[in-house]
Amino acid sequence: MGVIMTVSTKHRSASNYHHGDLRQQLIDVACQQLLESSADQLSLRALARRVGVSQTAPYRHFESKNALFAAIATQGFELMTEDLLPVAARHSDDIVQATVELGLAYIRWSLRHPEKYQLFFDSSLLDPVNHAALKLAGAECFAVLTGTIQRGKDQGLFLDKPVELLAGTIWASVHGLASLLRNQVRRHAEFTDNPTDQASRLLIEEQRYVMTLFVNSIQRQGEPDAT
Amino acid sequence: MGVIMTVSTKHRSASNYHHGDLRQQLIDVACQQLLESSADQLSLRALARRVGVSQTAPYRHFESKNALFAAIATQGFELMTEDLLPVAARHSDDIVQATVELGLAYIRWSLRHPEKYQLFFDSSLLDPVNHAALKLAGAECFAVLTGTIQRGKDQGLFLDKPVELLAGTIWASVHGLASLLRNQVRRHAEFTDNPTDQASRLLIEEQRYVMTLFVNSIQRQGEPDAT
DNA sequence: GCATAATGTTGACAACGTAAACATGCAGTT
DNA sequence: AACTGCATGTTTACGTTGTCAACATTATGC
Repeated sequence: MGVIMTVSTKHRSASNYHHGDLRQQLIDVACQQLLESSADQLSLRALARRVGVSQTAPYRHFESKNALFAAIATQGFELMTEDLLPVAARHSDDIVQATVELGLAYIRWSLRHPEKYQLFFDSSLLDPVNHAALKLAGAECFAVLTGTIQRGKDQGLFLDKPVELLAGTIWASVHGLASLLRNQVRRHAEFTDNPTDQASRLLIEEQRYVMTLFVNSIQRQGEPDAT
Repeated sequence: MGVIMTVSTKHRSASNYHHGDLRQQLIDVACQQLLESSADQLSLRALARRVGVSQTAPYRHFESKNALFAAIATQGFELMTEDLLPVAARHSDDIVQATVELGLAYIRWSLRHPEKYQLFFDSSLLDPVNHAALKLAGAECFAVLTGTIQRGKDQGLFLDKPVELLAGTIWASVHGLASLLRNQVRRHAEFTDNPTDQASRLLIEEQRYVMTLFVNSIQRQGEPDAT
């Protein structure tokens, strides 16, 4: 008899064969996992296990592990862009401050979502992918900064150089800062008397000040002899 | 009969059972491999094969794959320090320029040894290791910059802030720049009309100018009202 | 309603990291 | 010169992984 209890034994919905939202749930669980352990010990199989699907199910949504990482990074850029846009808007009357706030928001975001942030620049994790959507999402995020700085240039606030150069300079600085802080925060925030730890602690405490230094460096200063 | 050439340095002796210099050769071949493909596809077994030893031989020299990466990074920091020290010395009469040149040397080094550089900050590759030697080597490299900036502070050239903060600010900026450039250069140096690529191209072309902006940001400017 | 695409499963394979047990050669003592 | 201990290299083995191929189940558009 017995039965073929095909359909209903344990499952939350009538049928649990089709999961319904596997793709996004894989992304979420992957991020969760990335928070707990480093990226090279994340396995698709473990993810599948944790979600409760067969070990090859993820391949219906991501053609490879790299593609998963690329998807996370892409989504991450989009989230960050969403986070930055209101910041830029809120300070549209003071571009210098807007730039500072953008940088601070960027750093805050990177510390709040380190698992996604690391994927942005960790080419060892998504090297051969070169996915177009990822590049686009990154470019759109960068565009928030570029747009702000362009407005500042229009107002004569910033140096008379290509906007991509100015934005790139700020971007590099902020990215470097976020990168250093992330590494530090990750190590259980144990600050030793090691000078690098010292530096990290100060950079965290004084991030607003440091950010103003960054923005200062691309401001016109002294006599504005435009050309 | 010749024969016992025991002592001299390292003999690649008649027998090839004992390799003689496996540890360093593993490091070298690993770096070579890292240049050719991304880090997560490097396998200890492939390394062993390439060197011509059994697949578990590396474990006599590195307790894990992570330990190999840590060793490479440690050695990398030492090499970089060797590279930076003469630069700082050469410009000891002009600390501002010394700082600029240090930054440029740093960037040049990172672009010349991207496979080592990526290990410095790519915590996904050497996360659980936390090797003391690595931290020390990193701190010593950082000390080159700190020392230079301290001298500049003594001469009243830089802001009146903790030297770790000033050095950290520069370090973050330069690191961020190097990181962005490395990612760009790695992708076959294809510069598209994508604004991020634009920015990268400009940053490469104008790295000296950008570096002076960085250093500018921690210089005392305007009226020097020391305290 | 049915064909078909989308999604999930099972089974398989080669490669990997790494542990254990064993082999070999070098160094220092006697 | 033989003995012994240690560093180094090898063999074998186990469990896990990424990914492919073949198959099962459901959803969807006509």
